[in-house]
Amino acid sequence: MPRTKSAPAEPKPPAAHPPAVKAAAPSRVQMADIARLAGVSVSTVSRALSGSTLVNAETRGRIAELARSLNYSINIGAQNLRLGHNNTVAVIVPYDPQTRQHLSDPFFLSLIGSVADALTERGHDMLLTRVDADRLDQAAQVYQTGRAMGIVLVGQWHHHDQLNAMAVQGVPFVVWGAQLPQQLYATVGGDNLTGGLLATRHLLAGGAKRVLFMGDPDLPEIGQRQQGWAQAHAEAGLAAEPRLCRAVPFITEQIQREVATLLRQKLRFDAVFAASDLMAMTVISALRQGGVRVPEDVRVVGYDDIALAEHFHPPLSTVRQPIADAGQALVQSLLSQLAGERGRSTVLATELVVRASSATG
Amino acid sequence: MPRTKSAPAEPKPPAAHPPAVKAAAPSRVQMADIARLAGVSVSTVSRALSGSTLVNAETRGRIAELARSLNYSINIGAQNLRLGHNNTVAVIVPYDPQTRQHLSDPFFLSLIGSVADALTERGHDMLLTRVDADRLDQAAQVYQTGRAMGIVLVGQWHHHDQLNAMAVQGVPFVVWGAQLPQQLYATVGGDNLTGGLLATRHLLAGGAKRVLFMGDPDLPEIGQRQQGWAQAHAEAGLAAEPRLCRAVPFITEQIQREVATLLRQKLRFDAVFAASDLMAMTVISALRQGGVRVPEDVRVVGYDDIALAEHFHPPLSTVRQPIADAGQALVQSLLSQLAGERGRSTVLATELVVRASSATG
DNA sequence: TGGCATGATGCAATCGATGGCAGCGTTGCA
DNA sequence: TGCAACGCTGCCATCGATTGCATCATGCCA
Repeated sequence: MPRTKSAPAEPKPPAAHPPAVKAAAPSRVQMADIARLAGVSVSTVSRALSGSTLVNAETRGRIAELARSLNYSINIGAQNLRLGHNNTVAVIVPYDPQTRQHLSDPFFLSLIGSVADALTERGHDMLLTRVDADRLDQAAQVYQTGRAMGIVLVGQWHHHDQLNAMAVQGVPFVVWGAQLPQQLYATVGGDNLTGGLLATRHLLAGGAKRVLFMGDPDLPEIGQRQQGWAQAHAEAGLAAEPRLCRAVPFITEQIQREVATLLRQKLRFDAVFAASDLMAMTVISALRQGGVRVPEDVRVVGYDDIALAEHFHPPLSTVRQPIADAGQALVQSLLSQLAGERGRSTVLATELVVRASSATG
Repeated sequence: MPRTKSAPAEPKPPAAHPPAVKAAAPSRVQMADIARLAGVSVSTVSRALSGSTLVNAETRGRIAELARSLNYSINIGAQNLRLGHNNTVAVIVPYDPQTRQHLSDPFFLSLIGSVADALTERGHDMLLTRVDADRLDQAAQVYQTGRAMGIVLVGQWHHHDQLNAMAVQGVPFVVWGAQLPQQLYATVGGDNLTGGLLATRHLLAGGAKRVLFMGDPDLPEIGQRQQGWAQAHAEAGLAAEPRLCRAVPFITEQIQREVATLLRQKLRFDAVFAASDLMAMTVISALRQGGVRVPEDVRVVGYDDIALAEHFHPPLSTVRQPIADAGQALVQSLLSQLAGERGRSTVLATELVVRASSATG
């Protein structure tokens, strides 16, 4: 059999430089196959599948039909390479190498879900990655390797300066969190100051005299909530006693230990403002173990309004963060950066939700 | 200036067919740039960066240094294309178009986290995608477009036959869920029958006479838990009254309504086995609203042992699913399929965790 | 009947990286 | 002096798609 290009049945002559590893068994169908079967060139197939009017309508239909029947779909990798595009967004969550624990707070998991929805809506893919909180520079890698067109950072990141460095490098990214001075990157976050203010005002208005703040103020978001706590005291003409501000990280055991310590030390308090619902729930559970009733003895307000807050016992008062909006805002901010605009930071309104855990008398 | 190849400073002549869209401003550094700066060919750079001993050690070092200083990283897309590889795994979660709600159960979110950990450990990337539960065939797309090397399906999927069809097409994937007869694909899941058995035995052993089962047995996993429930009754010489089996979907409002209905109808029961912790918590909350005490009047056992179960009030008895193992097993199963082995299904052991919500007297 | 616009298609360069083979200079041995 | 061996590099084809331009057949008009 003479070696003619037009003989469709003829197996390809061995490539000059065959790859060392063989491809998966029934090697994937590709444009060339369709072209051969349709008796046209690859160019025509490409144009036909992209709906170009340069291709005769009849031919276009035939090719489309053939592609469908072969269950063909174009190789996105090759397409991206050629087009220089990429519609994948990386969502990166921190992993704390100290505690070896990754993100588990339902709030952040919901936030990720919300980002996923916003991305899907716009036809983007989402690459979910975990990196050591200390090796934040690794995050930029997913951009530099061309794996993603941009990055959404979710979670608690201490490293303000590393983020600034990334921004200087020109990596397109948005961070969920608090807005800070001297910040070269865009953030989207709740209005933490107002949130803290609302929660504390509510507790003070209900007659609380000694409101405990629990949370790690080193984290920018938590710090702002604590400022709200302090400011509410100032408004009421009270001094926010520093001992009432308890810096506890989001680790179950430490929270339990902290509550136990508080009870043992007999530091008096009649209300708690916890920096997250998860923390509030753990605190309530620990208080209950210590024989303290909520809300009769101590009133509690959490933060986030996760789904379970409503079904907790007692149903948890909390500051709601607008999760659905959060995903939209993050994605919006990132996309506008990619469109060449200067990334804008957004502060989302927060709202106090009063339930039984902070009921008075 | 004559156009010589060796003049490194000379700007590239305009490409014959310049792309319509300009690349982002400071066009990314690539191998060719490094090659130019190092005064070697692209091949050498490629080999040097991959650590090939074919390249002189000194040259290799120089190139590596240059690459580092330029903050260069290989374009993964191009590399994948050339190598025919791909180390991305897609994790797909169902999106229920009826209720327009996506996955929000903390158990599944943790499961995704667990899969993420297992993948990261092995150096794989994770693409998180949401697809309509009805358009499951879309899932295969991420494989056919070459976006991912394989798929992990997480969540409740009714469509056994669609999954079989995907398996026939040769798409490599694993499903979290129950093992079914006539199944052509691999599954990884908890031992739901035993789980249901343990929970119900525990309740019966504690003196319960009428154990309600709550959950939608149409879902294979839940169906097996319900069988465990029935079997435990049989063991104890009791009949599992059909009216005590309540088919409720995982939707907060419906669960609340169901409990309200039960209380109104005065259908007597002294224990509840709920098909998930989330459902158990909602049920407890609804019972409490109806004036029923847990565990004094009704004892409750959930399923999953999510993080909050321990801190709920009362602390929730539950059947623990081994989440960390789950991620490992799913990834392991997928990778062995990709290595050419027949995908093996795994059933993970479940364990009863007794807490206060099912305490007797 | 010649000339030209028009529509449909193919050719070949290109995206960024990889790797087989050939080529180069040097050295060692006969 | 001749030639093979060796170490290092560069050339070029290749992965699967896209697209500007050339080409070719047709039809229409003068």
